[in-house]
Amino acid sequence: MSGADLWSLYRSFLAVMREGSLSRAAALLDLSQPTLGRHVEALEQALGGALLFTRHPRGLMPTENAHAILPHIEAMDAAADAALRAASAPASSLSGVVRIAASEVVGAEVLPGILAPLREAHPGLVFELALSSRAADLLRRDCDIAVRMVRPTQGSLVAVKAGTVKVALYAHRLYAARHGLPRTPDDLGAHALIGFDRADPFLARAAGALKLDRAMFALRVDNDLAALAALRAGFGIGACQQPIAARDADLLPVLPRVVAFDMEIWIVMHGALKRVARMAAVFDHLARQMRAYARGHSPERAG
Amino acid sequence: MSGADLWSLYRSFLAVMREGSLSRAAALLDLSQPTLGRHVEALEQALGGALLFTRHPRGLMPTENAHAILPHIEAMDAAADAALRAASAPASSLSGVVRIAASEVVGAEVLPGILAPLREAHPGLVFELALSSRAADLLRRDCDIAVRMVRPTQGSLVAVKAGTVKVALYAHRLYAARHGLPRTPDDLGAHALIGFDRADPFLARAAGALKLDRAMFALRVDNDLAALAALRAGFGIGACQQPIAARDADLLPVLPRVVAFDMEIWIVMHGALKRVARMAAVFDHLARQMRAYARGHSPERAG
DNA sequence: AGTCTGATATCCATATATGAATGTCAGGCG
DNA sequence: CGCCTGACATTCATATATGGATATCAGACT
Repeated sequence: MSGADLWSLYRSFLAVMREGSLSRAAALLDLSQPTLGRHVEALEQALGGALLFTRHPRGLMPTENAHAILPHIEAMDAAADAALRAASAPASSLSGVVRIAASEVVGAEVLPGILAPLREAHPGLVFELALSSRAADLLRRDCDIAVRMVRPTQGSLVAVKAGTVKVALYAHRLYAARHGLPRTPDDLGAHALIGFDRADPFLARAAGALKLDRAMFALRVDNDLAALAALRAGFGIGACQQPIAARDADLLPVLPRVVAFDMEIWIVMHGALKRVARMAAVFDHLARQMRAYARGHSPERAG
Repeated sequence: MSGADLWSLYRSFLAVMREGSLSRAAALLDLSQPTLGRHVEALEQALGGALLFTRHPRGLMPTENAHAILPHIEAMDAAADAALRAASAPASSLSGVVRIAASEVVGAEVLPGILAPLREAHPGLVFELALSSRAADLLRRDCDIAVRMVRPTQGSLVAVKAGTVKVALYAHRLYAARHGLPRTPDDLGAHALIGFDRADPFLARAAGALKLDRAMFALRVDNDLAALAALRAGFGIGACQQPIAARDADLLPVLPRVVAFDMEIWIVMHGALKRVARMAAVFDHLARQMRAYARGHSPERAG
């Protein structure tokens, strides 16, 4: 193997880390098990003889050294995927793949209506949505464009603020008919509150301001979409972005002006991607339409 | 070449982009020119037949498609380098390579005194300093640990605030003896001001607050170290971090309490690097010693 | 205890990528 | 005008990585 190309060895290493065995890694890469074994061996030698795996009858156990380089190799993988997306169509054409990261709620409730007309205008466009409750990793190139709720500070990122969206409390008309609505924040304790199991920056702020704690929530979900569904189903009182709630006449504001938080919306991408026509086009479109969304225009009517 | 490993083709592509010709790229990678030619050809085919270079009698001219994927491949390269650093010594040992990004001033005036004792204690440590006036790219893994002046927002980064440092105006005693010192901000216009040619966030703020513009600077340098040297040489009045100026009894404060800005100091690294013993050790050491620096303790006496 | 399973190591014929030498081409320069 | 230079393309013998078959091993299960 001599001084064989380290990069391809990294790729094999990553496959072995993910699959846990040479055989499965071989199947993943469409290579053979002996080849993967040789790659791992060669990599260990190229890295100064460091042991990467302890050979086990049930597979290969990664050592601490393997864990140390893994995040970097994963970053390489994400960048390689990004390169594939960038090369999915000529850079100057308005077609090809664009991967967008956003929160689950934005991805499910807002983006479809925004992206559909763009797709109609440019049928060659292919969208990938990376929806995650936690901020997706633009820095690792896991996506091309991100819809964020905090201003990015990294210098090489291009960011546009699309406006601010109010997050407030709502309840379905049916729930209000059965239980009434609170008149003061202190009344909230007597109601069925839809909360969040995980630490959400906004909800945490809200909970702190209202002196709520987890025990007071009648429904705790680690999924914003499920919480939204529960709100619409009349389960109780929950938080919702104002423009989304405004679409549904059956959702009534709860304690408006008392409980409301401003959430910034930012569209972010790597500055270098401006050279790729479709990336720039999608970025501009997102910035424009998210701005309309923030102003309260329903995305279905936009574009 | 068939479905050969894309990752090694990327590496060849990067070399060709950097060198501008197959022959020089071959020399760089210790391969032959025909091999590089085949790699480029194979990559073009693997990427759906996209043209990456126009063959020119003086070399290969990258197409727009090549420019589109280049930043991603560079990110792969940075990650590969980071992996090499991570593998430069066993993960559990306090030896091996650590790459630190910082501003030129911090790298030249502060870090040496902080790193020296750590190196004495652990002779196996090897430091790489990436000093750059613009924020170095932690997100691209161009370094392992960064000393920053803004709080990072990316979730996967570990950040510790080491305190705040005052940036204020100073002048050398000799300059003061010859020209006196201003008593009010308006007096500044009559003095030799050492300014900065580029856009510096802090200096921009300072200039705005003092109603200075570029034309008023008697010396414009795009290099903080040269500006510091000019200040020490008695050229005129310039900005300097207070703990650095305090070391030199000949540097006199100018308009203290009138012109001063607080600069935050953050130590940042990727969270995953905490697993690597030397990374965690250097991170903790930097956080501790930079905190001492921010409190005014000279790093030479620290540690 | 015996057997079965799923894993890694070993071996050798083969497919494949590689490199040295050579051919080809376009522009610079005397 | 013609040589020289530095580039890419082509060719073919060689070195090298690959894959299939096989051996081996440790634990799970009956």
